[in-house]
Amino acid sequence: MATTYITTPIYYVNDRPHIGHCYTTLVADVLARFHRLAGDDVLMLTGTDEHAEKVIDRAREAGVGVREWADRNAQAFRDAFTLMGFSNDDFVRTSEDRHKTRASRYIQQLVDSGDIYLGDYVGWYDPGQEEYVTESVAKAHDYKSPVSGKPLEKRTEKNYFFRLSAYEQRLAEHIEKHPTFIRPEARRNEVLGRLRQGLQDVPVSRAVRDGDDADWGIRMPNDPGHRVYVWIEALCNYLSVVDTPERGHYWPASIHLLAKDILWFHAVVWPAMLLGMGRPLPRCVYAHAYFVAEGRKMSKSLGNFIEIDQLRAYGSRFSIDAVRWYLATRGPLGATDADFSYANFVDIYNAELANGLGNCASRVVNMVQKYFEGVTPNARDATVHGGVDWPSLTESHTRAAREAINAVDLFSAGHNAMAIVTAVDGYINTTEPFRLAKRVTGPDDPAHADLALILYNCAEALRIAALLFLPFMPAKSAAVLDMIGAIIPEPGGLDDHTSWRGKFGLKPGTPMQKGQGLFMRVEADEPAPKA
RNA sequence: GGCGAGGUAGCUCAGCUGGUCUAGAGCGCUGGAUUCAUAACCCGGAGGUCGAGGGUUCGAGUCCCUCCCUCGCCA
Repeated sequence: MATTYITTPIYYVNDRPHIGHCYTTLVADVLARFHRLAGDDVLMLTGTDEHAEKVIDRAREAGVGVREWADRNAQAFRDAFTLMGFSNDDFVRTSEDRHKTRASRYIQQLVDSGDIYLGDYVGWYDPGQEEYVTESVAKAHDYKSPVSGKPLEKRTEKNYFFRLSAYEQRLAEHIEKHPTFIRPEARRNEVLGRLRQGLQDVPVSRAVRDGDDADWGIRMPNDPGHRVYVWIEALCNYLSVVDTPERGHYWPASIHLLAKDILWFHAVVWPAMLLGMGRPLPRCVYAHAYFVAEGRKMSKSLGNFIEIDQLRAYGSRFSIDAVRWYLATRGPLGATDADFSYANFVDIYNAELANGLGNCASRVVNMVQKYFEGVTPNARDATVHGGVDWPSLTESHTRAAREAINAVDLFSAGHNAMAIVTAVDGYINTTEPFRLAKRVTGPDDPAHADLALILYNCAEALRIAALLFLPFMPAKSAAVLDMIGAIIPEPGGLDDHTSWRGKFGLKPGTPMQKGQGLFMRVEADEPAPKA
């Protein structure tokens, strides 16, 4: 059995869940669901990153303990992900013991091997923010605080460093040798370009501030005056969660999904740490681009972040599955940003979900209701009919969808499912079952057998399409399967279930139910749902 | 400044190593056909000097050079 381990970043617990978190996790979810269906042993992991000093500060401002603050915010992510219908197998919080104990063991190992050493850190310190800013940021702000505008101080402090420079060669070789290690390709080029400019060691700790919760964060082994930098410790979650006897086989991860802003840590620092620990590297680090909102970059100052409340509002109006479909198939998987716009959402919703899938299911079930008393007709097995070779058509779209999933091409995977729906619509127009029905004189009329065949084929094709839609739209796809009296597959059922009139093909005599419309058409002038 | 990704129909984008591209798809628009269906589905049509200029070539959206614009990365 193939093993598939899919991760998302762990999200900064001070954030409010927004479209960015949801998008990355949705991509992971669609992949995870597809792989489960295909029979892989899947582990999908997401979670929260909790040890930043700002978490302590915000908790203090809110007048609650840091633990309580983190609990509350982590729960907001859990709730958001439940709303989105995500199927993560685990949710890790860096404040959990399972993570802390193993992460500090990894750090210890790197100290022992000499990959982490004590050195002098010289940098630009912002006293107001109590943090260092990078050289480029400092320069861009004329060596003044980007926040307060007050001058930055050049400070030196004792820090532990990770010997990143030692891995320059091996990393470059690995990336060169494995073209799909960093994806998409533009990101790979970016990393290779920066690698050519040479690597410097990176600080991995800083001195603990007075008065901070002693239990918060991870201390440097043998030097508790230093706290491990949160980003370096956070990276360890991917390994710490599976570094157990039961889950050890999941490592190395099949894919780390993330947004482009944290590419460097995932494509360079983390792999170098793994090399230092003698662990295999993840098979793929996939950095997607951003969603922008209505053509404008989302930012705190513009206040135009699409937050979970807004996605919930869209979900209530159009169904969460419609939101999933739109985000998954129009999302910024490539190197360039994608736009989340209401007008575009409505276009896609109407064209693909309402006029496409929803209408097709409706017309098929409706005819079965009218001409066969709502029972799956008993049809002869004709491979090719009405100019369509159904077994090979559905088989080739199934195969193409699988390949697309393996290539992390959600648009193509989804549209191979949609192509089956389009084929059903075309087939109905060519064979005109509604016309045939008027000519049928009785059950012995050959036209009756043709009618049965046509409608059976339509429903059977729809069944296979629904299976391929399942990872994208779990609830709506299940509703389609339910409408036509098909069985919802168990994990591993993909092959058996997608075979044309196979073991799980539609059974003649099974009732079909129209139910309510799947996706009702929206008028273009309807205002956007409000959060 | 260095590096990277782009600029192709109203919109979103495909077009890999140059010749079935006299340039494609989906959406939108428009004409027709049809009525089983969620005014939907099906067929047809209009719409682009492929960012600008120069070059290589028998032939360039596709290669080279210059320039313009957009976006990303710079620990």
